[in-house]
Amino acid sequence: MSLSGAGPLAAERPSLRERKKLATRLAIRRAALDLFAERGFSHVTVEDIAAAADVAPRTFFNYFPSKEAVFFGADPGRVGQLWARLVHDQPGRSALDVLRAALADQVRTIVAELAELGGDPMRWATQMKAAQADPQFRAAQAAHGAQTEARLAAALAERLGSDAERDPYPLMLASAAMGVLRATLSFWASSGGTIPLEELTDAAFQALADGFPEDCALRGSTHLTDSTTSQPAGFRQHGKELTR
Amino acid sequence: MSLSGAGPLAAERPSLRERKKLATRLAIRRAALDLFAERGFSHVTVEDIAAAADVAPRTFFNYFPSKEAVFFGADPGRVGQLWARLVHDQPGRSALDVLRAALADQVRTIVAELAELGGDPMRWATQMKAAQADPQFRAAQAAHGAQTEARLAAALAERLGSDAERDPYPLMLASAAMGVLRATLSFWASSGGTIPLEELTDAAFQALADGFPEDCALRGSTHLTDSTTSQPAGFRQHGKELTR
DNA sequence: GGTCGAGTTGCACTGACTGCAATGATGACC
DNA sequence: GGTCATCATTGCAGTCAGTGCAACTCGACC
Repeated sequence: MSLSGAGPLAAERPSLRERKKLATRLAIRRAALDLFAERGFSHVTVEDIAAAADVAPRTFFNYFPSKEAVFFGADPGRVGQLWARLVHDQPGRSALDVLRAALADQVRTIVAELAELGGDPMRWATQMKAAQADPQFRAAQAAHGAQTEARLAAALAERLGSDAERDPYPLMLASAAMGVLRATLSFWASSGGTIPLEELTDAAFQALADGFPEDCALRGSTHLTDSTTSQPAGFRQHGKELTR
Repeated sequence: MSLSGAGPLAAERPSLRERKKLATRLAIRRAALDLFAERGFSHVTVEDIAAAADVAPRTFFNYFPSKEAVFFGADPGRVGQLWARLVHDQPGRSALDVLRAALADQVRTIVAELAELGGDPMRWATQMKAAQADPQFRAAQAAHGAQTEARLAAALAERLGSDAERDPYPLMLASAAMGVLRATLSFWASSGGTIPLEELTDAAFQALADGFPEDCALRGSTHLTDSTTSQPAGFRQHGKELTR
C-alpha cells in the first residue's frame, strides 16, 4: 500500500482512506448487482451481499441506506447536476423540452454505467427482464421514482419561476414525465433489451408532448420490435464500435 | 346489533361469518386510519393497529398483506370493475378519454369512501397533508400506484386489441396518467384539501391530453387556489346538498 | 511513535412479515 | 339438540430489514 512519490498531482489524488471507501462502495455494489442478477432481487439478503463483498452486514448500511438503494442510488452527485441543468439549460425552450433532453441523457448515463459495471450486456438485459417481474423490485423502483419526481418538480418550479405550493404544473409535468420514463425502461427491460432504447425514449416523450394520440410513433412500433438484432439494442450506442 | 325480521331478502344477506369478517376488516381499517391520522403513518405499528381493533397482531395479516395495504387496498373488487370499464366503455372514444373519465370517477369514489369512513373532512385533509411529508408513505403510495399502472396498461391493451408485449403505448399512457393522477392527489393533499379536486383533476388530464402546454389551465391556477372556502373543497360534491 | 478521528464491526433491539399448529366459533346435516 | 367439518383467530417461533451504541482498527497528521 505504501506508495509513490507525491509529485505535483498528489493533491488531485484522493487519500488512501477515500480510495478505500470508494473501493468498498464499489465492491458492495458490484457484489449486490451480481447476486441480484443471479437470484433475483428478493432472493438476496443484505447478509448475502455483505458476505460477497467481504464486509460486515452492518457496514452495508454505512454505504447504502437500504437494500434498494444499492441498486438505484448509484451516484448522489448526479441529482444536483440534473437539477442545475433543468433550471438553467436552454432558457428559451419549454420546460418539457429541457426535461425531455435531460432525462434522455440520464437514461444514456445509467445504461452506460451498468454496462461498464457488469461486463456482459446480455446478462443485464435478462436480469432486468426478470427484475420487472419481481413485485418487490417494482415497488422499490416506484418509490425511488417518486423521490426523483419531487426533485424534478422543484427544479422545474424554479425554472418557471413559480411557487410549487400554488402552481401544480411543475409537479404534474414531472410526474407524467417520470411515468413515461419508467414505462419506457420497463418496456425496454421486459423486451430483454432488444429494442433501441434511444428511439423508444424519443417516441415516448414525443407522445407525451403530443398528448398521446392513438396513431403516435409508439403505436406503429413494429419497426421498433421487428429489428431482430441478437445484440441488446440499448447498449449499442455505448460500445466503442461493437459490430462484433 | 341483533336486528330485524329476515324477510324475503334473507337470501341476500351474507352469512354471520361473512358479516363478522366484514366487520373485522372494517374495524381494522378504521383503527388503522385513525391512528395514522393521529400519529402519522410511520409512527404506527401493526401491533398498535391490532390492539386498537381488538384483534391479534397475527390476524391483521389475515386481512391485509402489509401495513400499506390497509391504507390503499380498500376494496379489491373495485379493480375488476375499473378493468371492465376501461375495456368496454364508450367503444367510440379514445383510450385517453375513457381513462380520464374512469380515473376521475375513481378519485370521486375514494374521496367519498374516506369521507364516510372518517367523519370529519378537515381532519382527512390535514392528515393527507402530513402523509405527503412522510417518505415511507410516499414510497408505499408510489408502489401501489405502480401496481395499478400495470393493471391499467393491461386493460388498455385489451381495449386497443394490441399485444402488451409488442405495443408500448398502453403502458406509456397508463403510466403517464397514473403519474398525473398521483400528482393531482398529492397537490390537492398538500394544499390541505382547499382546492376543488374535480377541477384540478380535470385540468390535469386536459394538460395531459394537450401535451402540457405552458399556458394550460393548470398554470393560471390562481382561480383554483383563490377560492377561500373554509370547507375542504374536494369533499363538496359528496355532502348531500351543500349549496351549489 | 503517538494521538486523533474516521471507518468498521459486533451486539442488542425494533418492527414487518410468514409458516405452522392448536384452539375456538360457525354452519350444515342428522 | 348433538355431531362433525370448516374456517377464522391466535400464539409461537423464526427470517429479514434497518438502527443505535459502544468497542475497536487503522489511516492521517504532528
